[in-house]
Amino acid sequence: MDKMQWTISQEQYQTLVSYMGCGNFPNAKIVFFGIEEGTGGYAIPENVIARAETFGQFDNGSIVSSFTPGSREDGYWEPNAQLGGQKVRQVLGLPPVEPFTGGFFNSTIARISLALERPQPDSNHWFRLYPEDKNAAADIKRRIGQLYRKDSECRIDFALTDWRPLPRPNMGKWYPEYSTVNKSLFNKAFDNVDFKRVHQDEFSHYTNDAIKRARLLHQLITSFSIPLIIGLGKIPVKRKLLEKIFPGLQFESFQSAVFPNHPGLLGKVQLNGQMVHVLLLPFPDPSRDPWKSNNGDVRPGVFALQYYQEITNRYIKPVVEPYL
DNA sequence: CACCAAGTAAGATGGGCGCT
DNA sequence: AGCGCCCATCTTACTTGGTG
Repeated sequence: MDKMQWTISQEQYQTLVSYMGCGNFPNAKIVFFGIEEGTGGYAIPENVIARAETFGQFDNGSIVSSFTPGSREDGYWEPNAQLGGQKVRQVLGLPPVEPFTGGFFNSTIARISLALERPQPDSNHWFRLYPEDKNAAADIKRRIGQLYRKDSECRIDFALTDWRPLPRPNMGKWYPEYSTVNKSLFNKAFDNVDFKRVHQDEFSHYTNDAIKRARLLHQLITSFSIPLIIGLGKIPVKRKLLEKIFPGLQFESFQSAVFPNHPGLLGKVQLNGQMVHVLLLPFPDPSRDPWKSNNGDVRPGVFALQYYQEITNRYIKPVVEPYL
């Protein structure tokens, strides 16, 4: 890579607009719906280049993990998140490595995965902070490396899709690698999901990009009969977006004994004769609201985990139990 | 022990507008 | 023109658990 400042090209940006995420979507029973991807500890250029050039499953050099085989432009995905990570390293010429990504997002999803497959008599077993149980912590970290992929140890496949198409190390920052993208117009296009105003410049028509991603998300859910979608974070935006994508989708608040006033929402919609459930949950970062308030005398991290444990048992397990 | 992060609300800034 | 107000947008502080 050149010493000069690398910036994303229009072509790479457009390809990323069609990138749907990772996991064995055709067999996935839960699609986790994030805000935007991180960069897995690497920099932006190798993440963009890998997504645009090597992500996906190929047969005779032709991409097959795609809505229109042979082409990325109308929706494609990487079937194996761990292979995806290795492809990012490959751009830098680095050898494969044991996978691990930290953070609250993946660890929470790994806990859900283990709680579904390996319920313990000690019912909060998988929902304790790492120092509480070193063995459980090791299992959770190992499970993180098995998420969003085919041929994993998981008995229920999860897949991951994100609303915004540009991977960033930190969601609060804009980066020089994206200086060709108009930050303000991009943000507006992906935040105001009624799509009533047009945001565009010479680099891209950001509103059309967001509309395209909405259409691809609809195609993703309907093509593979996914029974459960779980959004983490940005509840109001995702609610509006999903209501727009799926006419007939009705959201309502639901009960939580752990957190009676929680902002989470549960929605249901009938698609192709199958009931699709949607859970929108507060992002599991204990240093943020709502966990740092409302928690009485329980530590925020413990509080968030207790909530996710309850949601797993009461609302996730009943939907995916037939597939266990 | 220093650093970092898949949010968010409150405070700061600044343009548009009507009034004097 | 100059002032003050409102609203949209941008910037800052905040806090906890995990990592090297």
